[in-house]
Amino acid sequence: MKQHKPTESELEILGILWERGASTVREVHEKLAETKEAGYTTTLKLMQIMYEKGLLTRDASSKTHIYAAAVSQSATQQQLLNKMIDTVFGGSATQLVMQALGHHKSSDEELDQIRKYLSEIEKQQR
Amino acid sequence: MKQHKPTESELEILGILWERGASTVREVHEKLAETKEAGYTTTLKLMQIMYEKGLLTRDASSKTHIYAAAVSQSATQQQLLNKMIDTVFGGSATQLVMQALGHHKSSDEELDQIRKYLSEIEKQQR
DNA sequence: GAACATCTACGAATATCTTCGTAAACAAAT
DNA sequence: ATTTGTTTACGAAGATATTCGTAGATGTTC
Repeated sequence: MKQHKPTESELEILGILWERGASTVREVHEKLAETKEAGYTTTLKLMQIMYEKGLLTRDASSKTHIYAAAVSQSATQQQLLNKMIDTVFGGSATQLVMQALGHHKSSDEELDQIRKYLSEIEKQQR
Repeated sequence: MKQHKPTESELEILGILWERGASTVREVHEKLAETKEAGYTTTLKLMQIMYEKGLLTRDASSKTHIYAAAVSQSATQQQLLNKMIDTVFGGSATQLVMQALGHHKSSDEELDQIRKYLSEIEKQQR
């Protein structure tokens, strides 16, 4: 059972729901409007479609429905990463990692966190 | 001067051109056909559109035109990474890096390579 | 309960992406 | 020079994604 691939707009909405947790259309729309120009019914329609696709769940017990992401953030991340590594990074996860590290300010703490993670991976692979 | 965002199909073609270097439509199509079902004119049309968008250059001096990527692989990688970090990883490049490392087999050499890279970053930030 | 605001449902218009058929240009082979 | 094969150009159909207007339901306020 493979997850329907979210479109660009759908990803934005998923991102908001992952961050905020279950939310109304209004709340999602408000958040969305901070960075994007769009009518309320546009957001509504999108979320309804996502519900039909199985990307969202919803609680319709009260008049104002409450939506939540039906797909996990990490599974979605993995799906997109795989695709990206494959098409844009010539299959090399290492390349992706270095590119990502190179152009984003990372604190020393974060770098340490990554080092620790590297060690664990090495341990497990033995 | 921001680069037009490549679509899914366009990325596949760019990927091939980055790997092979300048190529004819026929060559790209052949490569594409290994993984995908598509008619020749479909590939042709796509590449023509990409040329118009400025994603490809072409040498039309001989009858069989020769296309090349007009956008660099690393710039495109960065563009897509940024977007992805923003929408899917809640803004954290570190999260992306760890997710990428966790689910892809990496050789010890690659892990070392990443460690070396981490040190360099730390040096530079001082 | 009338006026007003907010919500969902629906359908359709618009935009964008993808696919491919057909025709014309050109080159090579017979 | 006719046939055969390969190429580009063009247009249009088909598929998918995005946007929004309108109507009806529900709730809120006066």
